[in-house]
Amino acid sequence: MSNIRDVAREAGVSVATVSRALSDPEKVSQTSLNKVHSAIEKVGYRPNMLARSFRSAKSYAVVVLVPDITNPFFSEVIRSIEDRAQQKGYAVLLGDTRGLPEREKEYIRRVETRLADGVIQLRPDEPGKQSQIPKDVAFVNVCGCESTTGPRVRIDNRGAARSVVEYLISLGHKRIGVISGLSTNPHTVDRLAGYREALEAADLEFDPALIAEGDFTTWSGLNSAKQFCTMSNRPTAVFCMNDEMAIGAMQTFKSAGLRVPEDISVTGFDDISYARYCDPSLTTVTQPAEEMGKLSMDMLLRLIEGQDLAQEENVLPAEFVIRKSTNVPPKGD
Amino acid sequence: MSNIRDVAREAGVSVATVSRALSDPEKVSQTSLNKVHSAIEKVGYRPNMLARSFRSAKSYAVVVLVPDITNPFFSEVIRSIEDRAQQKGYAVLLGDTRGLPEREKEYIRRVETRLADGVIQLRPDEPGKQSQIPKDVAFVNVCGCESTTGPRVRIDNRGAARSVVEYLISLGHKRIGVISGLSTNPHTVDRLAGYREALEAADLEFDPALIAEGDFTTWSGLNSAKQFCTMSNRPTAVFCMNDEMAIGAMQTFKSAGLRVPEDISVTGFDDISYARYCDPSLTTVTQPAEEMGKLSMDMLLRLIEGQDLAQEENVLPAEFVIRKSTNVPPKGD
DNA sequence: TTGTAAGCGTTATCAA
DNA sequence: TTGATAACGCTTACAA
Repeated sequence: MSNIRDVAREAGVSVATVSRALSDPEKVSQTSLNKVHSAIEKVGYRPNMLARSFRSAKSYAVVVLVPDITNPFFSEVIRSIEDRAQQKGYAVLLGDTRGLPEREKEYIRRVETRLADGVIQLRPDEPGKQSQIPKDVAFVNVCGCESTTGPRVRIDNRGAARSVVEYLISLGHKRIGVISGLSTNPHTVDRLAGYREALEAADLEFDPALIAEGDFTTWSGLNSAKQFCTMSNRPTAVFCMNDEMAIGAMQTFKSAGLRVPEDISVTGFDDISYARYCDPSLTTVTQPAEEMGKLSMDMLLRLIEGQDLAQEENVLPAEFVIRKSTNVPPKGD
Repeated sequence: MSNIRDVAREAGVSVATVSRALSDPEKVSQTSLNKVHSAIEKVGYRPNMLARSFRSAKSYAVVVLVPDITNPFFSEVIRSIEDRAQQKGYAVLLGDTRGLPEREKEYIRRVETRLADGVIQLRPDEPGKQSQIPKDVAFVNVCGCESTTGPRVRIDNRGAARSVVEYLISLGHKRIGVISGLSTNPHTVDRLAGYREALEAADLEFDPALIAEGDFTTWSGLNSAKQFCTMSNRPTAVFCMNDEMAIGAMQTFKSAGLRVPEDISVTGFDDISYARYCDPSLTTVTQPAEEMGKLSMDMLLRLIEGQDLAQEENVLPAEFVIRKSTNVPPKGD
C-alpha cells in the first residue's frame, strides 16, 4: 500500500504539498497539482482515512441506536438518516440494541472512544431511568415522547391519538377498546392520554376493561384482541397503538367471525407500508419518517460541529389517514 | 481528554506498561495492573480507538451493502450480521445503496481507504456487469444466486421455486401464473428456472402469457396481478417471486371478487414476518435469514484475518411452508 | 507557493 | 516484567 510519501517522491514534491493538493487544492500551483495527480495515479495511492480521522480527531461516523431494525417504521427512519449522513460525508454505525441496556452502553462507548462523533437514538426514554448518555456526547433523540428530554424530534402522539379516537366517536362509536403497548412505554402513556382526552371531550366514561396491553408486536396484537371477542359487551371499535398490533388484531377478529369494519372498526398508528396493503387497508396515523430522520441527522451535525440548535424540541406534524378498516358501529350498538 | 501518557504518569509506570495492561494483561505484574487501573479511574481515561485502529491498520468495521434496508427480509439478515459483528468486536457500517452503483462505489471506497475492513453485499450480482469490488478487498455475497461468484452464502432458489410449483401441481393446478421480479434480476432467472423444471417434470406446457413481470415491490405485485383477473383462461394459481408481491396480488384478486385460495391460489417467497399475518396467511419459502447473516459475517471475518475459507459457496436449506393461501383448483378447472 | 518538521495516541521492538 | 523510543500516515505551523 502506497502512502503520501510515495506520492511525494514520485511527484518530486514534499508530502505537505501532496496533502494540500488533496485537502486544499487552492493553495497549490497548477504545476504541482498536475504532478501530484499523475503521481497518485501512477502509484495507485488511496489516502488512509483512518490516519486522517485520527489526526483530525473526528471519525465522521455516527451511531444510530435502534431497539429493532426489522421494525418497518424504524427502518424507514434509519434509511432517511443514512441518506442524509451520506450526503454530509458521514457513515452510519448500526446499533441494534434489541432493547438491551448493556448493548446500548457498548455503542455509546464507541463515541467515548472516538469511533463515532455522535448518537441518534430511536426510542422513547424510559421514565425514571436516567439516560445512559454522558453529557459530553453529541446526542439526538428521534421518535420520542412528551417525557423525552434533550435535543429531540418527535410527533405529537397525544394529539394524534386524540384525533383517531375523536374520529371513531364521530362515527358513532361509544365503546372503544384499546390495544396498548407496555404500560411503562412512554408512547403508551402519551397515546393513552390522547384516548382519554377524546373520551372526556365527548363525555364518554373511561372503562379500564377496554384496555388490553400488548407490546407493539403483531403477535401481541393478535393475542390481546382475543379478550375483546369473548366480551359480553364488546367494543365496536379498537384503537391499536401501532399498525403491527392492528394487523394482528384484525386477524383475530376475522378468525372469530367478526367482519372488519362492519362488525368492528380497527385503527393503527405509524402507517408502515403494509398498512395500505392489508385487508381491509388500515385507518392509521402517518408519521413523517423521512422528515424525522433527516431533521434528527441535521440536528446531530450541528451539535457535532459545536453550533447551537435553533430549538431543542421539534414536533413534526402527523397525518391522520382514513382507509377501509373503520366504519360506523353495527346497528343496535 | 486524557491520554495514555496521563495514565502512565499518574500510575508511575511507562506508557508501554499501560498499553500492555489494556491489551495484554498477562504480560503485566499484578502490582502494575492495579496501579494502572486506579490511575485510569482517577483520570477518567478512555482509550482512543481511532489511534489504536490507525496504529494497527485495522478499523474493526465492515460495510454492509443493501439495496433497501426497509425490505423486511434484508433487515432480518442485517440484524443477524450486526449481532455477530458485535460479538466479534466489529461495527457495522450501514450502506443502503438504493440500487445506485455510484453509492455502492462510495461505500467500497471506505474499505479502500481503511475505514472498513471488508464488505458484505446483500444482492445478486448483476449479470454481465463486472463486479465493482477490487480483488484486494475482503468480500462476501449473501442472498445471491447461481450466477453469483466469489465467497457467497445463498439458498437454492431454483430448487425452492421448483418445490413450490410442484406442490401446486400436486394439488391439481395446471395453469400456474408467475409474478416475477425484473427479468434481468438473477433471482428471477433462478426462480423461473425452477418453475420451468417443475412444469417440465409434470409434462405441462410453458405459456409465456402466464408470466407477469413485477419488481419485487408490493405495488408491482398489485399491478401485475390485474392482467390475470381479466384473462379468458385465468390461471388457478399464481407463484409470486416474493412475499410482498404475493400480498399485493392477493389484494388485487380480492378486490376483483376472487377468493383466495378457493378461486385462486397464491404463493410467496422469503417468509417475511407479515406472511403469517396476512389474510389468508401465505404459503411461502422460508429463507434462513438469521443463519445466512451469521455465516456470511463469519466468512468475512476469516477473509479479513487472512484465513482460508472451507468453501467459497455455502448453499443453505430453505424450507417450504404451507399456510392458507393455497388450495386445490376450483371445480371445473 | 513550497518544504521542514513537529505532533496526534497508540503499539511494538528492543534493551535493560 | 519493565521502560525508552521508533514507528504508523497524515495535517499543519512555521520558515523559506
